[in-house]
Amino acid sequence: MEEKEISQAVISRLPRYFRYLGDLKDEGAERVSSQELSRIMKVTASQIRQDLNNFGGFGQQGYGYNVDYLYEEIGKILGLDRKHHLVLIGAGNLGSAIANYMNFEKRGFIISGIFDVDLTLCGKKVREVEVYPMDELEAFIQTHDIDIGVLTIPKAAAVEVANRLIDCGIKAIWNFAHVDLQVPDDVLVENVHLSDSLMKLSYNIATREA
Amino acid sequence: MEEKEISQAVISRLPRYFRYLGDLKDEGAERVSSQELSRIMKVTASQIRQDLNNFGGFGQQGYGYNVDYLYEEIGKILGLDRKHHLVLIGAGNLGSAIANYMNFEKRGFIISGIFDVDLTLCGKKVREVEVYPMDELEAFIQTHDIDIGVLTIPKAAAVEVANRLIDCGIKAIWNFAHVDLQVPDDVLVENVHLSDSLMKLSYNIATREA
DNA sequence: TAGATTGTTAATCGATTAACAATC
DNA sequence: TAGATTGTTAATCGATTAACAATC
Repeated sequence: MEEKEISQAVISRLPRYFRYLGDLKDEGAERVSSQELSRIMKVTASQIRQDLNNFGGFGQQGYGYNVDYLYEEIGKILGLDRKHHLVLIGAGNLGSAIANYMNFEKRGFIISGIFDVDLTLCGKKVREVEVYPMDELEAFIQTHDIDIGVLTIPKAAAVEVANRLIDCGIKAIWNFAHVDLQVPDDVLVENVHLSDSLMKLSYNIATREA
Repeated sequence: MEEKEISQAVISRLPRYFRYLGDLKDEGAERVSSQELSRIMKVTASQIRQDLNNFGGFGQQGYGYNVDYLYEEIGKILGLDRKHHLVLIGAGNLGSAIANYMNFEKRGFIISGIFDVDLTLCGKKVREVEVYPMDELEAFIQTHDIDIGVLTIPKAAAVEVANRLIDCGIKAIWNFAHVDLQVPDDVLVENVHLSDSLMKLSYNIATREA
């Protein structure tokens, strides 16, 4: 599937294409041209065609792209055609928000277990998912075929838990802590740094006013 | 402050510089060279110097950068030297997570009020902040000098509420809903699309395995 | 003064846009 | 066939890296 290396710039646009194609699908659209998509998404038609052609020719000259087919294919490229099993570390508000968000499950991201240092939470459930004590983390991961660890805990704890995850062989971490994790080459980290995002907004406010 | 236009690529690196400088400050470091920072942050020294020089010469030849001073200056560039007043729309888990995260307040982001459609929540408090019914939104914004509206509600509601915010003159929206808001030119939007982030991770998992 | 390190210019690299031949 | 629109090559633009003179 990957002859040449695809740039992260392209990859970060794929979920957005996927989202718009999903909308078109819901509206019952059968086909869409790069020009039409360009207008809706406010990116150049040229970029859309270039981006898609990194992965193969999904369109047809004189016709455009079949919405259902392209949606399906981008889904596959994004790995949404297979199930992912996650553990969530941190049963606070942020962790609960993620556990309660049903759409992740719809896309194949299944939260298998939640872990928290607070023993009074253990045994309780967030939606359908049980909360376990931290010392059961390693055993759980090894017996439940876990792909992704989600860190919704403060930064000091995140560094420590990340190391535990790495030690028991986890290959991907979705990190919400405000820290850059140091991980081996074969471990993937995707960061969601909320405060960075808010600061960007703040910068743009300050700049616009000047 | 802004002679030439600064690219968003540069801006999105500023919070990360700020974070590392904060750490250095906490460790008691007095000075840092671009080379040293380069090693810690894993970006080129050249990029650090280029980025900083967009905003002025903060360093000194033969010495490097004074940590306290540079931290302070980047804070100012990011607009962290002034207070921002926010309203949060959506008192669910995600909204509560943000309301409970004390560090935003430490950086001058003050949550003045929380709004929710669920009337049973109204009158209650999340940390120190009261939850109000949706029909008080406009009046509240106009009487409390609100800069930023934070949308932690589902996508259909987000579009509608965004329009209400725009109509009563809000100039910045921090959007957590999985939708691209259509706003006038003078309204800033910063998106946090969690599912896009998770899909990127999923792509990278699928690709690494191939 | 000698050494270190910035600020900044020039070179390179990569990503975006434009153009158009291929083709449905 | 004529019109539309892709896939793809070439041109442009912008961002990153390298190099080095200025200077602390």
